[in-house]
Amino acid sequence: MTKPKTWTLKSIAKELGVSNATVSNAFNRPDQLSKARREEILAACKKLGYFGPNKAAQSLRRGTFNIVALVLPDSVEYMVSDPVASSFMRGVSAVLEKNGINLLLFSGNNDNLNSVVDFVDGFICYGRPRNKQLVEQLKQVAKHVVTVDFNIGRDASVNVNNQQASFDIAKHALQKNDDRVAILGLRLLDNDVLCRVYEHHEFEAGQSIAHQRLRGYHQAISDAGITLGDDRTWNIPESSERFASIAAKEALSSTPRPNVLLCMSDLIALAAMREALKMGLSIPEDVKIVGFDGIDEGQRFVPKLTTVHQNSEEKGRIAATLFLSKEQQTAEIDYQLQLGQSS
Amino acid sequence: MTKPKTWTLKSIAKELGVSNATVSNAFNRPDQLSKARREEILAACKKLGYFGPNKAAQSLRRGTFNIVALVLPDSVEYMVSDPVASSFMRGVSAVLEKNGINLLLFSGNNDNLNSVVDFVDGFICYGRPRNKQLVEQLKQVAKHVVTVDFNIGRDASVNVNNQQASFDIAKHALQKNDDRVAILGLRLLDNDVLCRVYEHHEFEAGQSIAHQRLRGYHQAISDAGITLGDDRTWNIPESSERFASIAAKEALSSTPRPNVLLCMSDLIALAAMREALKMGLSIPEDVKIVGFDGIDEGQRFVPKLTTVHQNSEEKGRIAATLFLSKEQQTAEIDYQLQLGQSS
DNA sequence: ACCATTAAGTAAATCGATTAAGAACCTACA
DNA sequence: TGTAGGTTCTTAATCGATTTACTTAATGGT
Repeated sequence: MTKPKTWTLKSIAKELGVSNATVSNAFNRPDQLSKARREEILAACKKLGYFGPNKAAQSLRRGTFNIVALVLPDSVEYMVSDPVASSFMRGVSAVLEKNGINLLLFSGNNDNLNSVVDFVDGFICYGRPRNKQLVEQLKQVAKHVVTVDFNIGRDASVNVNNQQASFDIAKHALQKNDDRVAILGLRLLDNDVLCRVYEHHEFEAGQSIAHQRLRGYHQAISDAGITLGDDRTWNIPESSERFASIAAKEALSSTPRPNVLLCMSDLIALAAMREALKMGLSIPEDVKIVGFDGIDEGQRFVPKLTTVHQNSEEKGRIAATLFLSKEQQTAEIDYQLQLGQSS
Repeated sequence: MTKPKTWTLKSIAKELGVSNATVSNAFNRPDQLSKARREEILAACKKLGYFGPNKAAQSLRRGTFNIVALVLPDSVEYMVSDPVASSFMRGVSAVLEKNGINLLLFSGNNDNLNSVVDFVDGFICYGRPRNKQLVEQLKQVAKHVVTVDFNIGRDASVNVNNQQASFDIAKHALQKNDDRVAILGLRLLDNDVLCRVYEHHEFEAGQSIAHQRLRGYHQAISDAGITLGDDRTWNIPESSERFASIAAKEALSSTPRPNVLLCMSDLIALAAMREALKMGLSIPEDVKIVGFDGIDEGQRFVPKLTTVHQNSEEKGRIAATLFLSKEQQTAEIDYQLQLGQSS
């Protein structure tokens, strides 16, 4: 005579003639009841079709959820389109999956952490989210948070030395005393518009990876004794091939035509190479192009891309591991220059 | 004199000298109290730092969560590596994001829906999950479910006519009365091993997309008056370039050397083309190769890939929309043959 | 002046669990 | 035989909210 359609701890307990606590203990604390009782209860539950305590209720009571939210820099769409971000996610998910923890995707466009804070054990935040309010909220309301590629002075963080890496790669590209440099940047401005950037001085304190990389470039450029023109930097608001191509085309047909292109991502660098070839320029004779990230496609491209390789998947694994350990520390990830034929 | 570190509805109510219900109503049912009271309460909450009702508790009470689980065919890793799956996810997330609903990633390797059923409003299941138990559980315990690329006879589903599409593309490839066909399949067997497949008859009833596509191929092959050899089909257990390359190499160096390669995905077809070129074969003169999916890279490759194009992003959007509408129906998605130079 | 509505707010049950404290019983040792 | 200790199980408070049914006061029509 199975009573309810959907069983609860309470109804099961009543059906079996034992107390709530005993059923709960049967599932959670085997030491609290006799082995015989326990097995009897478990068997009965299985037979009746009760699959164990409701997780939502359990979580409310316990305050733990087995869910971590991955805060993305932008929309979910962006995340799965970008090979670097995808690798990172692969690393994160591998570790979490192994630990039986679920992953909730949280768009960096959201303007309120509120809809998820109460549902998760914490946050892994990949890059500075597009919506700045999120940063403040993370600081204030997150139970636990690991930030990647930027820092909010809380819990743990994972970083690559972007400034040093950019310096290194730019230095490599500028070896031969070239004098016409252009920079194809990431999201340097908040205006969502593909445009040139003029007020360089404003970025010397910026904390996003775009700003960090820009500082590295600037340093290398100035070390090489070159003066960077006022209109030689492009702001590319989102990491898409479309935007990258437009910016590359613009840069390559601007005057004076640059013969060194410092690109803040491989996606951009590849688009730039395609455009350059399409314009009949030869690489690196007419224009040297360097990227950042080290994605597979860059190594397959002809000519092979010169870039900074960072192991994003490893970064993801470290971030997740750090999250689970609840340790409070900052991990710095290695990078390597990958020298191709594009510079 | 702010009392607790972290406010609850109850403590806020006490602090303000009103009842629980009134505070709750202030947030959820404006019509239940005077405008003045409401604004007063909301302002006080803001000042005290109470950001609104705890979502976990709210969900427990209401039974709704604003979270949908995306059940993946395999690990999360696989999902972000596969361009087709990524597009699908892009479509899903775009629609959900617009509706303020969060996405929980659920690996198809999990053996228990249990850890999430109580946390989500339902499931979008992309392809038959690797772990078959999940299918049974979906049928039984899911509040709501939309399946994609397969069917469990519940709620809604989104499908492409894989069999017809495969028939069409195979027919195109076999136009010239070729006689040496090989098939590079997806996951046809459950053994997780890259191997040849012998017992073809077993698949005539299979419901996964791999089986559906195989039926299409078989039909076209038999229509062309060709007899498919007993060892001409490869089982590729996961959609990775590594496996695809190995299988392609094996197929292309098998006797008799096939001059038509029917590949169940573009990823496989591209790997096959690379291997063929590496072996000094010319495409399509020595071997015709066709794929399935219509990913961008296939159109950039030289020679351009001949394939079946399906709009995965659209598929994702439809699946999500169907989920939200709670309608009970089956949507069939269009496909188009994309004729390149590879066949 | 009377009764019927409507508006504003509250008390208490409820969602489905966990867990501290304690009751009842049994064992065993001096 | 008395009591200390150990098992086994139950009672009841609690997590943080929503919502039905109800009280009280104010309004309005005749």
